[in-house]
Amino acid sequence: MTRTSRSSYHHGGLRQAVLDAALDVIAAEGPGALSLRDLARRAGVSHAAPAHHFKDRTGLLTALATEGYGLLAEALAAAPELRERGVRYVRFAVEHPAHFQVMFQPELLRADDPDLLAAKERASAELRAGVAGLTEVPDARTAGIAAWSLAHGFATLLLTHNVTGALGDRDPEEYFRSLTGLLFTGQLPPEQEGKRE
Amino acid sequence: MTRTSRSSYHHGGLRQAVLDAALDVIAAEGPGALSLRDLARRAGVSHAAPAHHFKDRTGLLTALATEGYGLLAEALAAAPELRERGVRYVRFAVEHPAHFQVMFQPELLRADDPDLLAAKERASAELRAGVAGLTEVPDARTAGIAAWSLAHGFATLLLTHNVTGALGDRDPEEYFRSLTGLLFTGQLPPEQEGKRE
DNA sequence: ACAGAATCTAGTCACTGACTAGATGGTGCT
DNA sequence: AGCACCATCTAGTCAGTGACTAGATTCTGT
Repeated sequence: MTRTSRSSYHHGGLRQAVLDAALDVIAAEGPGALSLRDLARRAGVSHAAPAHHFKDRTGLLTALATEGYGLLAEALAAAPELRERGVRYVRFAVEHPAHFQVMFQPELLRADDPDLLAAKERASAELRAGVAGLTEVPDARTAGIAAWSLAHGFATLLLTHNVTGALGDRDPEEYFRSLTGLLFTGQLPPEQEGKRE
Repeated sequence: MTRTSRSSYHHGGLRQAVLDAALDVIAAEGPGALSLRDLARRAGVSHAAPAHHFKDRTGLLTALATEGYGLLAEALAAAPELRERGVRYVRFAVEHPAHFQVMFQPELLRADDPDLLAAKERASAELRAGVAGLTEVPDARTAGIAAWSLAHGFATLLLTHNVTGALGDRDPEEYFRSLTGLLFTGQLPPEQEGKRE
């Protein structure tokens, strides 16, 4: 614990402590079970302390989503090509289920928050970059939506326990790789490299 | 209003009235904004009346999800082949966003509710039936997960306003049809109408 | 007609989010 | 060194909520 056992009036890292505790609660019981008072209790501060960092419940969730988009952008940035980007997307959802959940429930968030928008845009740029080099497909934009839909759908079904049966004991990422093999398959002559936009 | 203006002690159709009101609230503000007391107010009954139909909040949401799976099974049953089943899936999400949302948030539901499980199984069977006739693909099970992921992902991104830009003013269903063209591509004989079993 | 079941009312409890005023202590300015 | 500022935190309050209880009213089958 990095708890600074100082005078104990100022907590020191309350903001991050509350965010981290929130992740645990959400991963275990969903965003609906979030209670600012409970989080305050866990951090050992009074019930109104978190309000200074996140104005209200929505503010807390918006901060979480912002953090999530940042992590996603970071995860995607390192990937070399489209399929690997998809795999990273799925991995992100598996490793950060609470972030993922909150990011895609807009009614929980302050949609016009500037930090949120900026982080979202960074992640979005990474997604677009993934299909930029795609030449085997007529319309890159549509192909991007298809790839995103496939990855997002699989990730969502995974987190909601809707594919555990089909998965067996296989690794989700590996399974997803086999799914990507069914997208854009054998459609155009594979050597068509010429771009025409 | 089908309100039977009888003695006004018994509401008559309280169960369905509460379910319908809940759909409005969820579609507008998400499941988190649901309040049994508010629903009771809307129906003009005391704050504890809904508890007799749905034991608690979770019970209400479970009933909604059950209704949703029933509607989905119904919608899918009529579709002739896989691509059309996907389109119906997306259409279901667009036409019943509240149901769709609740169905895929397991932490809101009583997962072991027998009615829910039965309805889910009926919808699941329809999904499986969609890929049963797929012979152009090596592993029908995996192909089914791919198709489901694509449809589910697109539907989710649609409802969370993440593809409105790419969509422009095109009809979502029509756009989704073009996405399906990228899965298992170029291998479906367009006139394959032959049914088996 | 009547008994029992289903449906609804009314009251209560602990808990929550949002809000307020004020205490505390660190920071930078002079 | 002194001092004013300000972010952080405490403490108290309010209306609204879910869950629970006991009891009233109406419907149903016999």
